[in-house]
Amino acid sequence: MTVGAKETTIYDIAAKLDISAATVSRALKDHPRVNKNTKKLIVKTAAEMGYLSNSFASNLRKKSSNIIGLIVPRLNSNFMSDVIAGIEKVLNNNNYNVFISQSLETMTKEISNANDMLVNRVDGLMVSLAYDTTNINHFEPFVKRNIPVIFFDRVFEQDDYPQIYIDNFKAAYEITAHLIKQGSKRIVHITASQLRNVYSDRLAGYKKALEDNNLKFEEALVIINNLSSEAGHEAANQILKMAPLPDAVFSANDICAVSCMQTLKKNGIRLPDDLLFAGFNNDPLTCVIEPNLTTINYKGYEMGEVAAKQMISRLMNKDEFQPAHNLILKYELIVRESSLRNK
Amino acid sequence: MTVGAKETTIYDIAAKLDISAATVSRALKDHPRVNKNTKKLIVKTAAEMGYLSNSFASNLRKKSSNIIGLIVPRLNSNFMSDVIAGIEKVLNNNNYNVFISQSLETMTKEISNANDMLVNRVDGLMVSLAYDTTNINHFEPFVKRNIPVIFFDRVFEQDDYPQIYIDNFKAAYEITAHLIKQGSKRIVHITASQLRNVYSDRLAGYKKALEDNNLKFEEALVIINNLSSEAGHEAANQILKMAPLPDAVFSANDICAVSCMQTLKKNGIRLPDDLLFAGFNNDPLTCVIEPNLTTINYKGYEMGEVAAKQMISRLMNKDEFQPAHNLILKYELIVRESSLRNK
DNA sequence: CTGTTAGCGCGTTCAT
DNA sequence: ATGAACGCGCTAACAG
Repeated sequence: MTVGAKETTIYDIAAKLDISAATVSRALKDHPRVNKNTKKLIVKTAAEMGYLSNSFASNLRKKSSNIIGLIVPRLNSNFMSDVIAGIEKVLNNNNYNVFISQSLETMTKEISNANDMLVNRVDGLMVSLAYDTTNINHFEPFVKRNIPVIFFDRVFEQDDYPQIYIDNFKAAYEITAHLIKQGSKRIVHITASQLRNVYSDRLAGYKKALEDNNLKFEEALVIINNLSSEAGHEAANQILKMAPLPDAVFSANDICAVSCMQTLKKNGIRLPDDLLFAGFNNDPLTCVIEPNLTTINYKGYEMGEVAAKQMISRLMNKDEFQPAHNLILKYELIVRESSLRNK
Repeated sequence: MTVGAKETTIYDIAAKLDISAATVSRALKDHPRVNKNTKKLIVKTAAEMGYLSNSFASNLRKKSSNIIGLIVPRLNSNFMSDVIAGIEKVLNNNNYNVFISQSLETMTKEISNANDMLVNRVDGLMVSLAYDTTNINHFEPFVKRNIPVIFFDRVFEQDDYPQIYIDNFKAAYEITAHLIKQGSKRIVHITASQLRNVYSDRLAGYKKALEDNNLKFEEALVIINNLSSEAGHEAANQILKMAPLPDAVFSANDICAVSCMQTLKKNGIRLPDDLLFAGFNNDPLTCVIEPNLTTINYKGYEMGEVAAKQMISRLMNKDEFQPAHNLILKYELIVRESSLRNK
């Protein structure tokens, strides 16, 4: 085939073999009621002629695309990349392709992405929400069209959609209880937008652990930012101004925890002697920072697989009623030197 | 609109307003030759009726998708995520959507991804190659169909395709020369598949710097692995067995450098006193490891923008002849404590 | 400025 | 097991 040449179609194949396009179409999609030999011949000829199925025509006719949309806040985290790898594997195995986009943590872009997905007629949509998403009206058009929408990790508290996540409340409770057991009494908590379950649940778990251990919750010990590296440095400066100094920090992600630790160290704070530290996510950074950071590990790859399988299951049984149900995955607390009080 | 209900089409709108579908189509795509008022009415009615353009039909008719395919080795690096953000911005601004997939560093998946892109009829393809890709035959079908293919960062030495990258030879030369200037005479170089320009060019730059400084190149000082974190630990063990010990290490990426440093430190090697260190990419890790890692910084976001603009330019002038030309972007050497000999 | 007509390539009836 | 005919929804070509 040369530049500008016409694509070969099933009609070209049909003409060459002096049969009908319908038979070619059936043979190429492995329809049962077609002669073994003619099928073989058709497939062979198609390959020879460099035939390439036109997905537009096929999709138009079938009214489905075999494409699943994926909207995530950002692509550049170890966690998210694992999730995507897991999603891709499962969907590819089921003959679906993935359309990925990032909201860059803004609702505006998330809405725009969702509309793109709609126009591109995805068969299903998987979403992890941006920081500032206040409502999910932009996903209603999917529901109305019976296109499954599944939330993972950053979900929305609403029964209409299936959701996959971990028990952030319990994980935060455990991590806080651990810090308390190590002797901490004034624990700073750094977190992000309380619109997101992952952060509000962690804050709630932190509060409950304090309460269960007869420690008073202090608003002044909660720092809310965007959990970026820069925010971690600023948080350190805020902490340095606290009088008296707190005796522990629990950050809702590792990146922020690490940069916070760095700035504190630069200012002469000894870790973990002066201050215990804990993060969340088990980012590779946690094993590089000194002291190594205590954190919560949960497997993104598995979350991706589970979410994708859920999607496949819904697509396979579209006619049946699909009650939205939530899947809660496992996590583990990994204790490292940053949260161990030296004797 | 309710579940299962038929989508409204331009014919529905036309019927309701008692005009032709052609006019509706023109109005919705903002065609110039259509009455201001009817246009306004059509747009309003379309919105009211919940009209959604059917991209399959449109694409089928136009023989173009406004989708650009993107194949990268992995999504989970800071660098690649920046590249993607840059690409997305430029392409979205030009009304293109992005179809992302990762090859996971294998040629097999890269080929499979390319075929998916072909079937999904992308208008253009942007690629950064996997480790073990030995040829680029899988991109020829694109060229034959006059679909632009652009390589970035991990490019292929072939004139047919435009390529965007940095001068890896020069960067490696500078970093090696810097280590030599600090007094190093036996420098280990850790790198990956020599099939990829980014690694073969860096090795070549390293060799040239040795030569220009009258240092003998030793095959035994070159470690080839996959530059993963695990590979870094193993490389450290290899280095520990070298007698005498080398006096510097230049790793072709930061991740591998950092884990290598960690294992060396655990084994009692003092950095930078016993061994100088340098990496490549300016990953956030470089500022966390102690001592902070000397590295090469080059901006992924900019590379993404440049590559995407190149793509847009080619798509805009498809009829004209487009000579493949290469764009070489800037980089900078960032010297940190890991490569500074203490006096 | 607007309408008529045709066809993009495929999958799916309903025949035989 | 195969074929004829239609239509998915849209846009481009041609008229007027």
